Amino acid sequence: MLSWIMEFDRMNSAGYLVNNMARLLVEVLRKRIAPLGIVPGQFPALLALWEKDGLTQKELLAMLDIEQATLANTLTRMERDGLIARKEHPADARARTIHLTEKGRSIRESAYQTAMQINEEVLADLSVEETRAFLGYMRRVIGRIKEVEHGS
Amino acid sequence: MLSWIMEFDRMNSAGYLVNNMARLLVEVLRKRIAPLGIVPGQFPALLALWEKDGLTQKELLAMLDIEQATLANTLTRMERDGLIARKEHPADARARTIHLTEKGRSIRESAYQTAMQINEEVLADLSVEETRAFLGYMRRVIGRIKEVEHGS
DNA sequence: TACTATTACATAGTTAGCTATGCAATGTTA
DNA sequence: TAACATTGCATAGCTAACTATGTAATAGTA
Repeated sequence: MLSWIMEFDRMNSAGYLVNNMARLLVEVLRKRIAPLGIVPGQFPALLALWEKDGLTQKELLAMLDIEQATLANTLTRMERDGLIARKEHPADARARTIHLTEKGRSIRESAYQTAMQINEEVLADLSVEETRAFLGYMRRVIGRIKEVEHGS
Repeated sequence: MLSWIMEFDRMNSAGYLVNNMARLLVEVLRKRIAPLGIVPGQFPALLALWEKDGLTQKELLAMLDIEQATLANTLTRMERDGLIARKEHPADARARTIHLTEKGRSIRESAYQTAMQINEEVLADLSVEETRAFLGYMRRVIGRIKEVEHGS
């Protein structure tokens, strides 16, 4: 019943630790990319659009790990923030193609560097070997969760 | 420029991986605890209240890793859901003490077991040694992020 | 004792995730 | 070709995190 018992408990729960780590990381990212005029939720979409511009929402969605409705809302905010523009699709009136604006294109390098820098800083206490193992564990656990999710 | 290059990239970003893992885990937890009438955000507060009931919001806050406003909103939803009741503090009219209802108390064991079960399942592919290392890495990285956050 | 500062908590407004559902355009088929 | 099914995207409504700010009540002090 001493308080360190609970502390111990949380510190040994993968669920607690990963949640805590994710929240801390996203706040670090938020602060560092604020000067670029973007927020963390826009990062994955930007990464994809920097790779290939002019995609439809559906094509973009296939490159990301979020739900369609989440992407639709994120794109609306990105349009509001002047990062992208949506044009009518030449062949399908339901669809719209998504294009980076000059602003969206221009921040590519700094955004990319910022993200790399954060990854580097937060992993600074781990050796190269430990980092490799850590990332590997996360990939394995993610794979396992996806199995668990759909009844393995 | 081939698509596996981007894939490779994301799969080697600690930030991406931890965010993805956290989201997947919270959705598994959400599904599993839904029958108990609780949601993931209520879990940390419940764990703390099961340890010690009748705390003030401030005392509860000190046991958790969220902001005060987040807790206040979570407590409001917990009250709405019949998990807790708030009573006037005997000595301080600003404060209120937080008490588990019978419902809040009764789900303790099943909630605890569910969380333990999920942790076990998602770590099933890792050996005892690997699990120990994985949790250790997360604790070290979390410590590092907290340093990074406040300068240093 | 009357100001002033601090404290405890609540509220407002934003991001970002989710599911469920709506709607218009396109495709399919009887 | 008219009816129905599917598709692409948007919207509604929820949780849960954040910061900033408001509002009483309490505490401290000139």
